[in-house]
Parts: sequence; C-alpha cells; structure tokens
Amino acid sequence: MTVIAEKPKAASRIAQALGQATLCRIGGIPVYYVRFNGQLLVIVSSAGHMFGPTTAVEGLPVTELKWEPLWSFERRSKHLRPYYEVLAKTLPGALTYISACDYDLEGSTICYKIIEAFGDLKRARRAKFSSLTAGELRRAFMNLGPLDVNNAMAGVARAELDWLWGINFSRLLMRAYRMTVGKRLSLSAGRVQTPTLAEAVRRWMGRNSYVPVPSLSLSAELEVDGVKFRARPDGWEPKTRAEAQAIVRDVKERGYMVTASYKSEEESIRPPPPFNLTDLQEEAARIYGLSPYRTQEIAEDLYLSALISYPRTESQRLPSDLDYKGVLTALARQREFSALVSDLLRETGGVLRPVEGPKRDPAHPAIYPTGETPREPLDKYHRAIYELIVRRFMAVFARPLVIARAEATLRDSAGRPWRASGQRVIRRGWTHYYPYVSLEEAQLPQLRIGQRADLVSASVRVVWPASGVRLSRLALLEWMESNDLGTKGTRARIIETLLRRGFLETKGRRAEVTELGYAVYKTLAAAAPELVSVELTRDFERKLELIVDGKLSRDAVVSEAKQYVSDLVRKYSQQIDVIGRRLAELAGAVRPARTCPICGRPASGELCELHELALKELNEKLDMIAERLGLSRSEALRAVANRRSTGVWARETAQYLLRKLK
DNA sequence: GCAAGGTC
Ligand SMILES: [Zn+2]
Repeated sequence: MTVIAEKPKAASRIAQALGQATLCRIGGIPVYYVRFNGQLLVIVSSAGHMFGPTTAVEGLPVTELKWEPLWSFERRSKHLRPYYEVLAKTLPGALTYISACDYDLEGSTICYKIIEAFGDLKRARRAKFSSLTAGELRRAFMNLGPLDVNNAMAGVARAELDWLWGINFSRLLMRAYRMTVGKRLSLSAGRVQTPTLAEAVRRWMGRNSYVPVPSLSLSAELEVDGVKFRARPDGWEPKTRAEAQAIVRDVKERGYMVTASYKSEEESIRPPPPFNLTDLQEEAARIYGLSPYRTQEIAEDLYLSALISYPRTESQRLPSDLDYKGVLTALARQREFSALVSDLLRETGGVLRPVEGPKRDPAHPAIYPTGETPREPLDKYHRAIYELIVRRFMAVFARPLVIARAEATLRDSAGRPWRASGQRVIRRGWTHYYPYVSLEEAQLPQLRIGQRADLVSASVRVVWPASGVRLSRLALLEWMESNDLGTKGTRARIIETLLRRGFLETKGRRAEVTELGYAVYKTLAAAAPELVSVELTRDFERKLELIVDGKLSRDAVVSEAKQYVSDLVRKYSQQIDVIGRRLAELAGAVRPARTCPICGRPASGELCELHELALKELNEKLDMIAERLGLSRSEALRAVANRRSTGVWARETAQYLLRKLK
C-alpha cells in the first residue's frame, strides 16, 4: 500500500502516528515505511500541487489546456522536480493507493492527479482526517473510504475555470495594449485579483474625491473634589458655528452642570483567540508595520525551522491533544520567556484551558509555538513575529483583563445632556503576556444624582473629519477575507501581484492605485463585468458544490466556461482597437482627443471622470459646509480647498473652481 | 507571458 501525503511534514506525522516508521531518503526526499494493521505502508510525500493546467497554444481565445508537471513549465516550481521523481519511482505497481492529503478540494485534487499519473485510480482509497493528531490519523487509516473523485473533479474544475478566465483576459489586455502602444507589457486579470483591484479603485476614488463636512465639537472640562474630567454632548450636536458659540457662552455663564445619571461597572475582557494567519498578519501590520506578505514569509520560515506549527491556517483553535504544559515548559528554556511562563503556571494553577475563536479550518489548527529553541539567533523581524506568536499562545490561557468603566450624564442650564466617562484597569490579566494593547485610563469621580460639577472651561472646535477610507495592503487583505476571495495562502501573494504589475503602489503603509491600474480596471469593467465582481467566485462555488454532490459533471462546467469565455473574448477581439485606445489613453501612454483641464486624463464631461466625481461631491456638500460655518459658498470652497483631510481630487477641483471664479 | 492554488 502506498500512501500519498500533501507535504513532507504531514508524511512524517502520518508515519509516526501509524507505528514504528523507518525513514529512507531518495534524492533527499523522505519516504517512510511502517507496518500498520498487518500491512506494510510506504508513505511518500508531494509538496502541494505537482500538476497544473497549461497550454502550448499562443493567441486568443485559448481553450486547449492540458495538465502538466508544474516543474516543467513554471520557473518558481523547479524545486518540485525531486518530489516528482520520487513519486514517479515509488508509485507504479502498488496494490493500493491511499490519498492522504488535507481533506479539502485542493488536497483531493493533488492526490488524484498524482495517482492518475503514476498509479491506478481504480485501486485508490481515501484517508479522511481534519488534523494530524495520532488518534485521528489512526482512526482515518482504520476507516478508509472510496477515493473522493467528486471532490477531486471539483478541484480540477476550480483550477481550469481560473485558468480559462485568467489566461484569456490577461492575453486580451496585453494584446489591446500592444496594438495601440506598440510595446509589450505584462498585464493580468483573474477571478481573485481583478475584484481586489476593483475594490482598491473604489477606495481610491472614495479617498481622493472626499469632501469633509466639518462638525462643531463642543467640550467642557468639569471638576468635582479636585478631580477634573471632560464631558461632550450626548447624542446631539450644534448645527452651526453661531449656535455652538452661544452654547459655550451659556455654559460658561452658569458655571456648573448637574449630574443626571452615574453608573460604574466592571468589564471583563477575555483573551483574544490563538492566531490564524490573517490575525497574525493584522497584528504584525499594526504593531510592526509589516506587510501581510512579509509576515507570511517570516511565518513560513519559522515553520520550516520547526519553531511554530503550520501557519497557512484559518483556525482559531489549538489542537485538543497538544501538551500545552509541555510546550510552555519548553519555552521557559528561553530566558526571555521563563518569567512569563512561571507567572502563567502560577496564575492558572496549571489548569490550562485555551480560549477559542469561531473560525475553523478543514485541515490545520491555529498557529502555536512548538517549544523548540531557535538554533541560531533570529533576525529582528523573525524574532518579533516569533515572540508575537509565543506571547499570543500564552495569553490564551491567561485570566481576563478587568476594567472598571464609569459613565455619567450631566445637564447644562438648558437641560442638554453631556456625557463623561472614565476607565481604569483593575487587573491586567492576559495583557501581561500580550502587552500590545493600549489601555488608556481616564478619570471620572464617583457622582451622585443632582450633584454639581464645577465648570473649568468650555470650548468649541471645528473638526474636519478624515475620510476614513482605508487603502493599504492589509485593508485589501481583510476585504478579500470578508468576501471569501482567495485563500489564506494566496491573498497576500495576489496583492503583491497587483503591485508587481504596477496596478498598485505603496507609500509607506498606504497603497495607491496607479494610472495603469485604473486603466486596466476600467477596461475590464467594460469588457468583462463578471470578472470584476466577487459574484464570479460565488458562481464558481455553486458549481463546485454541485460537482461535489455528483449533480453536475466537471466536463459540463468546464465546457460551458470555455464557450462563454471564448465568445466574450471573440466579441471584444473585434473591437480591440477601441479597447486598446481607451486603455492606452487612461494609462497615459497615448494622448486623448479631449483632456481634463486639471490633470490631462481623458475628459468625460468638462473634466475627467475622477475630477467630475470630486465636483459632484463638492456640489452635494458645499451648502451644508457654508451653513455650518456661516460662510458664503466661495468662502466655503476656499476652506475646503485648504483642508488636509479633503481628498486630493476634491482639493484640485475646488482650486480649479476658485480660479474660474476670478 | 498570462490565474489561483498547493508547498519548498
Ligand atoms: Zn482630471
């Protein structure tokens, strides 16, 4: 019997779980031999996908795809060759093949394609397990099921659909560009990257056309028994600057406010769950400013050095059979953790019950440290990520953080409510182990109803709110995750692809859409609206589900897609000069007939589409701004043009209008 | 040369 595992680490875990394993290396690749249930098992390992769709056909549309070894046509997969050779050598002639990849569609496809190439699908079985724990693995190998062909077919369909849409529309873009500009440029489109680019464009447009409407922020400083605290309007806001100034005068004249309500309570905040990859990427960005992709690379390094468990996971649960205490004791051998470990063991009395989050993963638990000590010193960021993971692991066992919160309502002479709040840490709990949280304290004395608070000062400030539109690699990653787009392993990588193509660029943590990115988005939104929307993914998912349930064949789904994509591509190939012209104009490679007087982009009305958008925002908000601040429209325009929180295009448009007024 | 999905 020959067992095929998805990756070397899994092969090793399977071998150890099933019995006394003998390790043999063929060309450096591990192969295990183990006797289990009266049979000799040979356990070999893949390293993810060994095969993928490709074509020898150039041009457009292209529907003739074949599955070939990845090492043979993909430069970055050259390292897969030794794995491939070992599979090719060890599989032929076995009596039974056991598909033992992760139990998900991709895993099923990996094994299916390997057995199809080197073994015999008719003699294949499936081991189903959702974690690499000894008990679960033994149970899976005692209860082998039939080969899950439908799952594999769904995985094959996923790959082929992605290939058909991605390759065809990438080629369409490149051809259109080449025909108009006369130069070659690597452009791309795909089910995941294109909706992500579209979201970046939406955010970019929202941020740059943003026109802030100022709010009048009132604040009163009060004092009771020598303790000063701050109160702000509770659920109301002055509508104009004049009204706000009148309220300040009024409040100052009376010199005190009267307590209408007071309550205080203790709030207990449980530790955050153990890390999955996205949570780790979020925290590494927040604390160290690392990009999601960099964090992922570092986590993979730490995994390969056996310092942490498998990082490409969505799970927020630790494995139930993990020896928590053993890991902690091992971590205590590292000097910087020893005091923390003894604190934790003392505070829990050795009863280690981890917090869990709601997210699950079909194949892997949350990320945890293995307890091994780094063999050589880690560099700065490897160290930082490792420590983050260790500390998060400790925190999940610790006691809750306890905060005392107090809240009071006070009334001014006109009976308007003002709110004051205070908070104080009573017990640090898990933040002792995971101190990357800011615990702001604010004082509020205990107040009785009817009690007076003396006024120290009162003021009004004009606040121009920021757009609140987040556009960064992390924000895009979070958007992808919340829309179920891409996987934990590919999201960060696909964002890097958008950068590499020059569709996005970064300035520090912020991301921007480039002119090329905008041009590609506009072209695709016109030529293939399906590809720009997350609905294409939802449509794929529905079809894959039907394949899994045996209600639809892979061939039917793929044939339909071939027809659809090639019809669409043929239709647009006929007007490729129009598409190419528009793409090139927007990308700034060709001069348009009419240009925007502000920026030189192609004009869609008087201005380009982007400055038109900003103009519309200005028109919608200018009257309200003028009224709030008691200004004329042109004064309001000048105010907007000079605010930092105003979006770039809105500022430019406001200045343009001011120049025209003169 | 183009996708997205595994993993070294
Ligand atoms: Zn413009």
